[in-house]
Amino acid sequence: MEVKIPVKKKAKEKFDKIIKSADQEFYEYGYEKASIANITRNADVAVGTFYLYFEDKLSLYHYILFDYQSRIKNYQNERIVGCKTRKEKERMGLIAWLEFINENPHAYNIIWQSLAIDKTLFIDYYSKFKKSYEKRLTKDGDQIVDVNKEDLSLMLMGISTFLGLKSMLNNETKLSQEEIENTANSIISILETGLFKKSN
Amino acid sequence: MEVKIPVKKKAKEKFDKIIKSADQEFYEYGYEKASIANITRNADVAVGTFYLYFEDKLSLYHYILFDYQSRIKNYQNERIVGCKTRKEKERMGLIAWLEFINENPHAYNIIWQSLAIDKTLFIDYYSKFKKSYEKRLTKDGDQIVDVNKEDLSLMLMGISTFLGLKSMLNNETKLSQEEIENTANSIISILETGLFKKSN
DNA sequence: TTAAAAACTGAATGCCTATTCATTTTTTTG
DNA sequence: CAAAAAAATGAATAGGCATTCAGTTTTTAA
Repeated sequence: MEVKIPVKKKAKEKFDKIIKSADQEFYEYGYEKASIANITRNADVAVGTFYLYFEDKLSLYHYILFDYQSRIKNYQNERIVGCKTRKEKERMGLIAWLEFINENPHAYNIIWQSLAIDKTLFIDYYSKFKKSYEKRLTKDGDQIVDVNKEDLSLMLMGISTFLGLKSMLNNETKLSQEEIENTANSIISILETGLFKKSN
Repeated sequence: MEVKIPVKKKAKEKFDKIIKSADQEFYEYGYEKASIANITRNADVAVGTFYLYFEDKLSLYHYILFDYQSRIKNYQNERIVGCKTRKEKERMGLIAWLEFINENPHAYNIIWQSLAIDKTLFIDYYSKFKKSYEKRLTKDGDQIVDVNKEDLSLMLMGISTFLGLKSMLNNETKLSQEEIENTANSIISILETGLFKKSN
């Protein structure tokens, strides 16, 4: 999985164009049907240039996948800064995720393809998220009920992930900022006071 | 997407062997790299026989995908029968899902591939689940707090789906029945009394 | 039993693409 | 400026597989 990110300005621009073109190609055709010839053509670069930067097609995918992960983490961290309580962090984390998906509608496609391309990539991707979530929940352990942190991490990741599907399931209509916040507020309110009416 | 399911006993056996072999092949190599030659060889059937039953490779995948969906729905319905309250239905639904995944570890692989193969399949698959969930939550609306049913469906689907990943993320170790029930109980307890300690 | 219909077979066809590397172009260095 | 080094090019190679269909085998029905 070798990737040589060029430092020179001109070369870095080519590299970035390849990444952008590949993101589109993987989204549109899927990893296996995506062709290097197409990717390079749309990036205005020769096929051979691609192999200066990437060992092979899989390295390119690997780079893009974990670039999504780091961009997601960075974006969430930026948004969470300043949140005092775990509750507020969960709310902002969810909002940040929904915003990110709004701006990066290819994300699900790229990320979930990993399961078919190479399951170890998929496992690696989600294990990292889970581990980091577990750590943060443990740190705020005094603010939440006593529950298995692994189960809780998976639960919260699942909630975000599936709410992020809403736009895709509704003809790719982008969510408004208001919808995003309403959704997050609903979810947090359920996590706060429960889902079931007390009479039951 | 034409599929001719044979009725004659012998032919039905061949059909079933093709499905079983294809499930393994799609799991192991992914849809695009899966080869009809391999699938038929492992099913002890000639390549041409495959095309008696299936219009093409995509029809085969389509059949398998929605066969998973119907098996999942059937299994959950069987397990939920007899549950009186929405709370108990949610608990049993989650247990049923985790049991199903324990017995069908290929499921995530097959289902999530749809996003790369043909996004409309993915959307169709999850829209059906969501719609049916929304309907049932609406029916039991008097037992749950007032909240957008679409968001709630997605939330609950996300919870199940991601808890079902636990075994995959832990080296494919099967969950014991006890773990399954403990997990379900933890989740229901959070949905019942909330996640955050009341002092916050 | 036998002729027609149905089921099955697998070699051959046609088409697609990742990667290499000899050559050319651009940049750097003294 | 000239020569060496680095970067970029894209045609050619080697290898892949879904689908078809002419021929064979099995089943059905009279």
